[in-house]
Amino acid sequence: MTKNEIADVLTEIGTLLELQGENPFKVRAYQTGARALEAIEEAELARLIAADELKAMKGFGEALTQKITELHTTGRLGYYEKLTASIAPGLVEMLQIPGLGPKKIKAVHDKLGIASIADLTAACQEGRIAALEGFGEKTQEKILAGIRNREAYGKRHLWWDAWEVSAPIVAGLRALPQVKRAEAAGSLRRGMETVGDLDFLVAATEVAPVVEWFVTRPGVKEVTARGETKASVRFESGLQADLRLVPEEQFVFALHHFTGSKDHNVQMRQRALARGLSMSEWGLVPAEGEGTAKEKAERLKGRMADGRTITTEGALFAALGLNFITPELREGLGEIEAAEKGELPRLVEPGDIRGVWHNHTTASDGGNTLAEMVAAAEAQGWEYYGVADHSKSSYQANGLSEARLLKQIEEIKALNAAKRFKTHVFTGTECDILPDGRLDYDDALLAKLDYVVVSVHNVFTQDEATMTARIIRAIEHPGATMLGHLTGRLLLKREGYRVDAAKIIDAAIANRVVIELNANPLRLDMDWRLWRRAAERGLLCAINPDAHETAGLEHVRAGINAARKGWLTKESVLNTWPLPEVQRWLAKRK
DNA sequence: GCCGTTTTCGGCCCGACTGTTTTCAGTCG
Repeated sequence: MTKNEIADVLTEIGTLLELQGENPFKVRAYQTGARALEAIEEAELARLIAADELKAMKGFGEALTQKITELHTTGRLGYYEKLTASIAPGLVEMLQIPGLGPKKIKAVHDKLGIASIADLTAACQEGRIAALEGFGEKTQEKILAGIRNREAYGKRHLWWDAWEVSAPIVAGLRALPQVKRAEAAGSLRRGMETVGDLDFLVAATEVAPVVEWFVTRPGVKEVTARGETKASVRFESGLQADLRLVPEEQFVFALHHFTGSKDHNVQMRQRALARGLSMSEWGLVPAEGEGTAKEKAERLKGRMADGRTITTEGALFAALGLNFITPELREGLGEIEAAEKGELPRLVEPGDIRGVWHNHTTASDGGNTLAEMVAAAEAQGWEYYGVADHSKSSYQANGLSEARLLKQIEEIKALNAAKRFKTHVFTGTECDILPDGRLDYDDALLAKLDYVVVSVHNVFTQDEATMTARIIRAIEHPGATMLGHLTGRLLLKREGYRVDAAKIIDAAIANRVVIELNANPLRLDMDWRLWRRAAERGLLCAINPDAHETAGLEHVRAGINAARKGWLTKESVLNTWPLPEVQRWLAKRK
């Protein structure tokens, strides 16, 4: 079994134990074990197991080491099989219903024999849930509503869509006279490719008018919570948004708290405790002494016990002996260790981008002409711009025949010669990788282009080995400059085709081929989780908007988010290089 | 189940809100 498959089994064991009412810390041990496993390289895991060194790693004790070893060597685990057999699969599914957690699910199962969502629906309709101890009418109604809406409520949202909803709300909050500071936190601020819900954080002189403004936003379908410091709403789209109100002196602590992933926050609090401090959204206070962290924080008014004040996240990290960690890195994936050693990279920024590759025009399936696209690129202030329309086999996308591509090359040459735009235009193509790995144009034609993006657009159903070999053959073609969307995934819509990413990355490095980070908010492919290690080994990245219309150029921003999450510096991103350097690099590849 | 300048047992991050409760458990983030 691969390490990710093993991690999935460990996570599943955690969930099943939770439903059994097991010790929550035992449950957590499986969950943290799964995440720790994901952070290990596949080959390294094999070595650790062979050398019997896994148990020495943090997070893996006797039991997990034994189970991981068994899964890795045999692909099976008796303990897991017994556990799965003992728990109705419908119970796991019930966890998706808002308001239903393991305890309540266990209660309805034990007391009423409910083992599926269908059973649960019937029990609600017959009023049997409301009659249970610890349940009531409201809970029963909430469960029914949750079942009805579970598709919409359980859905995640593209970062881009969530950002478009959140931006006017942040601006509106800041414009309220009572509001001192307002930010959108959560996974949106971390730049995650998908977002579960929105978290707004506000420091205000008065709470009631801000809450009132928030719950009356257009598109709000229901108000699901409304307290002294927090209000929650659900929009028509199913997207949920939380508003949290804090005193101004606590804003920075709350901002950090509601930005970090669970793992990041747990690690930060553990670090604080090791220094005699207790950390929460209210402040960083002495762990010793009377009262809750909130009470201590209120007494200290944002100051440390030694009298220093903390008003920025930078000061907060510094108080724990850390360099500033940018929100995108707060995933609990080694950023705290790097911040401690002063080894955080200087990440690529939007202002570093000097040009983009992989864009379409009306010649294939784009919505704007060549001149319109280049004008938009110039308006972005870019030094260069690459045109890569589809190749002839992409009939569905009006791919260019040889003759039409030759004509486009001439058009672009004329455009550059006329110096109509300050932006230099590169001639390229998004050339189909045919099912057997050959390219869609002959070598002579490819040689006439400045660069070639090679991408898979059909026969997605090949098995992993075939697809991997197909893509590697294309990468090994001397004409290939960069690989388009590694997996072809469409976030929240379609799984990618199956590939061995590690082998493809190795091939790209060996052949000096760039892999793109497709910046379309629906793709963000290759996934940010693969970039850190790949770039360390020398892989070059191109952040490609894959724009089909002028507005699509804006998507570079989503690509930058993903690149930053992947720890990429500007040195690793081809489109931050100045034009002459890019030209030299391209010429050397010929 | 993991872990150890409180070290082989007894802890394990912290708080808000809801609903069902007369003081708190469960859920969520």
